[in-house]
Amino acid sequence: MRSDVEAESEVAASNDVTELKEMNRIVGYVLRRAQLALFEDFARRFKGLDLTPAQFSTLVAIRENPERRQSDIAAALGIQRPNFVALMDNLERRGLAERVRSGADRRSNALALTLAGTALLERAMAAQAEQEAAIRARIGEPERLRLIDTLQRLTGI
Amino acid sequence: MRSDVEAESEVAASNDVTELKEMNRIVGYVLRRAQLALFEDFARRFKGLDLTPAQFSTLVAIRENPERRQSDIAAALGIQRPNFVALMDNLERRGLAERVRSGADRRSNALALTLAGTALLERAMAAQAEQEAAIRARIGEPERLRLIDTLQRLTGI
DNA sequence: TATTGTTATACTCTATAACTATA
DNA sequence: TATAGTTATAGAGTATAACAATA
Repeated sequence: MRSDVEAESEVAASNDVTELKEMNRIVGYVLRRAQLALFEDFARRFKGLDLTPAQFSTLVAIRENPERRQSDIAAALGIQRPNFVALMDNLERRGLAERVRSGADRRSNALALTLAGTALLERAMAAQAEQEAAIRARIGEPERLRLIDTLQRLTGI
Repeated sequence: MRSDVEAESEVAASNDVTELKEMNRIVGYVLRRAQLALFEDFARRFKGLDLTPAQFSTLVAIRENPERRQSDIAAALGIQRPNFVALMDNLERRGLAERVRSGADRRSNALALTLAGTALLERAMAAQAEQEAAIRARIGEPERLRLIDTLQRLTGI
């Protein structure tokens, strides 16, 4: 025999709460919601650093690939070349990164971090490490590594 | 002793390819790239149906929560009320969903699918099932279920 | 006085065409 | 003729303030 609690929760499910059971079985939807949550968390943590995810990833990519061409960095990050111009303008205006006309091919810019850019990136990496730690606390390190691996396999879809 | 191939690939790694090893250790970045890949895949599969992810999720949510208020559906999907108006205008203009002034509270709209909306959603669910199948083929069903679970835990960050 | 749906608006992100300077 | 960086621009998505109708 069914308890009153069960009957009540059934009524609640069908009358009070807006259910999204179907959408929550779809990887694309759940992935989108998780991504938005992580971006909001990122925004909170990076408030004082004044860096967007795109700006942060650009600094990281430049440090890991010093002297590489502007187009190559943009392409690696999946940013359209035209849209990357304003982003670099901003980083350069703030003295975080610089464009140097390449001697070999004077059409291209070799990108590099400034000392200030390196210093800010140091603080940004620390803030990012805190997000990773929060994720680790929530799902555990093995699951965090597994998640990264699974998502990378999914990216080739 | 190192082979020529190993030496060559090392040179390539440090000189030819733009590396993103650091970013690829960050959950937020990998998640973002996977999300974009899935949205592109969605766009390909839904080309003929002319439904964006937001429109698709709206149809699904209305079917699962018939007669619910417009604001409740929007809130459940994480869409701002003002932005939901144009989305519903579009679905209504195409005869897929309808707004009915509620008798109980005449400020609110009760949303429902039309027959055409139900029929289109049928086809859309089939297209979506194909994406899930593609994901399943790529990472396996246990990992797909585990991914959904992990992402949902991450969403509460 | 508060809430639902709506309008207006602004801001960010993203995509494409076309220019310039170099090659 | 092609490429790197740039400009201009348009479209989508998203966020906030304020209004009319209703509670």
